[in-house]
Amino acid sequence: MTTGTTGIRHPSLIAWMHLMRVYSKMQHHSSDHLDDYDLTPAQFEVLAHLSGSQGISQQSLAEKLLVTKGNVCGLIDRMSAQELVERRADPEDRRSNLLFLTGKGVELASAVIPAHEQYIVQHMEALSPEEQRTLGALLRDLDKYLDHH
Amino acid sequence: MTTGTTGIRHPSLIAWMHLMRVYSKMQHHSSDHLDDYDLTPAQFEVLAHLSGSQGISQQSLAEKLLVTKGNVCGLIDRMSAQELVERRADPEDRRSNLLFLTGKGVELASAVIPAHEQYIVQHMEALSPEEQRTLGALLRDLDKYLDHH
DNA sequence: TATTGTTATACTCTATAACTATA
DNA sequence: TATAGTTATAGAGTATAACAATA
Repeated sequence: MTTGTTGIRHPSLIAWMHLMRVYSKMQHHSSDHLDDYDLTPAQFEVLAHLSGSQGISQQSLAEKLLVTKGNVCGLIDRMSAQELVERRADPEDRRSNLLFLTGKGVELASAVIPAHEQYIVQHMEALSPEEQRTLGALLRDLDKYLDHH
Repeated sequence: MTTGTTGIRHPSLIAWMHLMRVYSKMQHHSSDHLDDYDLTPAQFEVLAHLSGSQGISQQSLAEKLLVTKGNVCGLIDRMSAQELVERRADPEDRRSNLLFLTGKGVELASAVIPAHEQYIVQHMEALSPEEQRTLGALLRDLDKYLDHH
């Protein structure tokens, strides 16, 4: 972004610049935090997604994470080596694996997710609850819009 | 995020979830766009930062990009191999390099940055100019807050 | 034919840490 | 001593593309 000395910029560029910075700073700090649990941000996302919907396929997870199925394969390889996740055969489609958290995975998720949420809540305290709702609503609209554009 | 079946969530968690999604989707699409110019997102950021302030040191660039000086060194290695950027000795501190765009770098920046900005403006059209300003103001406040927390 | 998952390949980004040269 | 940059190492994440098994 940073168009240098340009005085006037489109409001959307300003919004995007700050969005990128907020994202980077939050990810940066939060990845320190995830280090305590030996999780990378991508692995945390897997944990969080599976926590919400166990038994999905690798393909389905790939779509949610916006990465390829090849990536998910490697990600699950690493996480199942750590015994956080397991693949189970899908009785209805023998091509497919269904993904589940192990006991250890559930335990880790139940520790790291609340801690992570608390971390986010704390860092968003710069904004009032009302502002947080406004921000959420604007970003939700943008999020939905980006699905068709 | 995705706390699964939980009904009530803190407004900041909703905002953060959508912020992550918006960021991911925008980056994903925009990285296709940058591919046309043979640029990675990180390289684009270098181009954009140098466009705004030529003659900064590698250390200073590292701080702006929120990465280590070792990363910047490799990044500049790759970009100077492509003749987009050059290192010049700092006459006032012989430890330091000052970074400049080459003619080719300036040319590329002057093509890719406006195209990229146009891309962002288009994708933010989901929101009215007024909403974009509101979003920008909220994210700016959050951005500043995160510098001290 | 199309889809799920796997594998092979390659590259970028990233961090850490030790090193050199300057300050 | 401290700082700027370099280098070596290592690992994760990512994409692409070809492949096998199954639908």
